[in-house]
Amino acid sequence: MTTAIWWIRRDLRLTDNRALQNALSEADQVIPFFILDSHLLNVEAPRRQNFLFHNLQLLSDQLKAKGCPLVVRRGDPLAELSRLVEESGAELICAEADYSTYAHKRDNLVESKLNLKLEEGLLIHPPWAAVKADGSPYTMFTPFYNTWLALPLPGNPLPAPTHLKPHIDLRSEPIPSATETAGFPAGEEAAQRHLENFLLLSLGDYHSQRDRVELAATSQLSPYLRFGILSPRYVYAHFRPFLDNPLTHEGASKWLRELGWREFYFNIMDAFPFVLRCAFRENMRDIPWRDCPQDLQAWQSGQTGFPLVDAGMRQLAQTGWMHNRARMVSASFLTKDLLINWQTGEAWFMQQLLDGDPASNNGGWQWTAGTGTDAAPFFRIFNPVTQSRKFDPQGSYIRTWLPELANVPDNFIHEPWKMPADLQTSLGVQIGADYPSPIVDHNLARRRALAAYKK
DNA sequence: TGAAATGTTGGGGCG
DNA sequence: ACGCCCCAACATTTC
Repeated sequence: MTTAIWWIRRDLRLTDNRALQNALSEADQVIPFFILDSHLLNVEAPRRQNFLFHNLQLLSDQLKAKGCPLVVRRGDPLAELSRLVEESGAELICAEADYSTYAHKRDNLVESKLNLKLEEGLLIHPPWAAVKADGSPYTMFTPFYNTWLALPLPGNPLPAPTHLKPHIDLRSEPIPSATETAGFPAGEEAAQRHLENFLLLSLGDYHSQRDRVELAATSQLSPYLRFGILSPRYVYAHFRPFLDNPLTHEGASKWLRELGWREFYFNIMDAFPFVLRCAFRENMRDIPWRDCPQDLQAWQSGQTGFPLVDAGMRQLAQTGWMHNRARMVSASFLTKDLLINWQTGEAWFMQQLLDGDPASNNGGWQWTAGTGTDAAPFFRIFNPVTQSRKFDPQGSYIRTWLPELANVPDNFIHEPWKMPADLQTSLGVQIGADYPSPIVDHNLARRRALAAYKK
């Protein structure tokens, strides 16, 4: 009788789980194991912990129904794994590879003491699969993407195992209680339905609608990918027919690029882990950022006076998710208009985002700030009003998240400070009281940013 | 996966 | 009829 531990980290699923599959094929019995890692419990945002616990609870229910209960322990990974190995006599630990600095350190340490076998699954193709001819990593997206696209397909996703053998009775900690997350129902099944809905309803128009902040035209899969409720290979397999269908090809190929960006940033983080600490570009490490707590506070709380920025920031604070276009606009606003260090924004997003992932979040911020790989040039400064007109033409996104502007007519919704005083009075909205006046003059702020970056 | 500044063109008003 | 000005509308360059 041989025993393997399936060490669950960010692969909270039974479908297409190679770590689980490997454990099942290598051993007679498998112990599903989750460690409430003290380090991660300290650094992970409460919102993500809640989502994690909720999904973990559902996974635990699934496992219990299969007669193979989840074992949960709290503490240091190496210590808890060693203890469980001793208690169960397990010969092997199977887990899914992860690529952050912390994950590498943790797994290397465990590997040096115990028999740990890592399987790929967090990405369609692991880091270093798409590299230049000389074996070095790409730092530009487009050539990376072309190589990545040409890699042999990863094969069909694995089905969820139908049968799991019960294991010996082991002590288990309760999973911390969790609440529902609006818009993102927990559990593998809900995630799979979420994917199907996107593919059937929105993918065909994705290319033309994805920037419209008021629509649900994006996949909103990020929280599920973040915790491995869905594997990207599973997503790809279900997505593939839509790529081949001429009716949905245009939207599908645009969307695949986004999946490509996710993989690109994992590659970048793995090859250049210092990006998590400083700018990728050496000549962009000494920008004279402003230290202005009031402006930062206004940005964080959605009180900058620029409706699209504020709507995005309030959507983030209230729901843990923000439309990608709004992320770009609000990030551009922080780094360019307020000239506040992108790392401050990166940290705030990590604190708020349900899908917060160091690789993608860092990549996105460095892209916006112009400090990263294949970044937007520093002089590309979004005009928050122009962006608003373009991507929320009726102002309905703004009105959803800024109820104080709900009655502002269309022609003023993007720049409410231009409303004449008598109109403000008749609407019962005073700009400067009920909703802030703009905290910067965009035109001046733009010049200031250009000057600062030029140095 | 910008936007502003600057340059060019062409039609219409008008002396 | 002609030149001049104005100014959209579009194109290019610059940040």
